[in-house]
Amino acid sequence: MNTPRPVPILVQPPIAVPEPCGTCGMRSISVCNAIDDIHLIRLAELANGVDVQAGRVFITEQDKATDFFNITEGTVRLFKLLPDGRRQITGFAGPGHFLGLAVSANYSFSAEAITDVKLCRFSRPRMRQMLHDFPALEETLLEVASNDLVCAQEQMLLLGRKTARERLASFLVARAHDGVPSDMPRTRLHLAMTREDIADYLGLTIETVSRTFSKLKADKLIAIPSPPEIILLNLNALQAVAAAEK
Amino acid sequence: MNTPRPVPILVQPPIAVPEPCGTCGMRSISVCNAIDDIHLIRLAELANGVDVQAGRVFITEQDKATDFFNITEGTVRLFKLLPDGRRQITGFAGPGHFLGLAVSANYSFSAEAITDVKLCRFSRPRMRQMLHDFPALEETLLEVASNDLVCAQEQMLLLGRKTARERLASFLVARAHDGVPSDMPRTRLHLAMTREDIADYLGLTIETVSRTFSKLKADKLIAIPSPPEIILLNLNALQAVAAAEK
DNA sequence: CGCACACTTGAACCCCCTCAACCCAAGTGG
DNA sequence: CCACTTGGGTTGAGGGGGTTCAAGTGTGCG
Repeated sequence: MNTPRPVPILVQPPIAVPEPCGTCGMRSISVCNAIDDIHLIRLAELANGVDVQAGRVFITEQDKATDFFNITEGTVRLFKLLPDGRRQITGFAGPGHFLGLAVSANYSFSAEAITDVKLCRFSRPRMRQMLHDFPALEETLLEVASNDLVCAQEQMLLLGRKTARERLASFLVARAHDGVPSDMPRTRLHLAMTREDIADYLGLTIETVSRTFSKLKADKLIAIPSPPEIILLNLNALQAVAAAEK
Repeated sequence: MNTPRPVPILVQPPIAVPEPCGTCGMRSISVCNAIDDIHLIRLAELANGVDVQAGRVFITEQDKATDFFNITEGTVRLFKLLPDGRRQITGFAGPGHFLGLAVSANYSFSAEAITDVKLCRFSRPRMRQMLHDFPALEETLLEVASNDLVCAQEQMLLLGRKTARERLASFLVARAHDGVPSDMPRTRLHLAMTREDIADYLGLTIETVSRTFSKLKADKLIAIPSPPEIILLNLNALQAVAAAEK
């Protein structure tokens, strides 16, 4: 993890890495960081920058899984559907997030852009080759998958055993810590997702989400200047509610 | 996956692989299968056979994560607790299942033996070394983790959006397919777990589980000679209920 | 026999869902 | 400029699926 990157022998930095990877701002936080500059050239050759409009579904459950994706900009909702339209959002993915880890030949979930999204696409066969050639990349992916798994288990606890109030608190606390150093949580949130997304993520209805937000507001735990903005007035108290401490 | 194992050069089989790995009956279905015989010697050196009595907790959430485990016999429940005792079982693990993938320094869940359990223990630092030395092992672990992730997402859909009846049907269908070829599902189940375990796995109460089983029995979808035995009388219908088709 | 334990069944309740109305801000077009 | 629409959000009233509380059934085992 903190092992210093070995200096390439016989090659003088800086190395000209082709677009798009050479200038990708997300590299430092994404899986691509597992690769050093000289090998990044190969990665760049098979990466494929894609723009996705807000609202577009770019991964459809059951479709043949042809690609991996790495989000570089924007927010995405990942979800599964039941035949009658009931939806469960299994997660939100932002910059640096890696998608498409399914082992099976078909995607096991759908992905839809919430905002306009930029992402990096890799064909699966080529990605497999890369994984084979660069164990460090595979190691990073294993860490990513393990981490996703821990989050999924936490979400199972939420969906199976927490009350609506605890779910909302958990959601807000998670958003506060998302993508920032753990000792510097946000207190102002700009939620990219709608109330309906939140409901489908937390296993509730849109009305319950709205009512519970109102309750939290009445209890002075949050303020809602204008939705999608939420201010966390008492993060400690929210954390206590989220953890179901008495 | 189905790539033939390369014949070791200069070494005549059979190779004497030390206990316990050499004779481990689980090898063919476990992660250890990623390693060929000559390297299995090294794996055996750091493997550690352990017996766990039914009811014993052998992984405790929050404890320092010192080991990985590979179950070779018996059934285990994996769970998370809330401070007031609410429990969410995140999964059941049987022979061949690999435990302890958490990236963090601490376990993110607890594990408790349901039946008497035999398992194989690896210290994390040594395991890391093995992973580094044998990319094939890492690749297998990534597949395992990806697969677990898919299951976790399916379970989120269940917990967030399915009715009690749909949850029980899903559970039974999953059990029917567990550990057998996909075209040969079981119709007789010997459930190792109690009603309470099932309830905590499906996000319900024990009473709802019992009542819903009774309903399924009244509808001639299952028979219950004596609990823990369950006979699936109409697997297709159960599958339809599980998938929420109409 | 009697105790323990897992499971089942019944009755009352409640948290969240359903259905419905309403608010509000941002278009859109005459 | 204003009427109308549209989409997201809020709030209210009533109902229901699952929980809670409680009693009862079965089964193994000392």
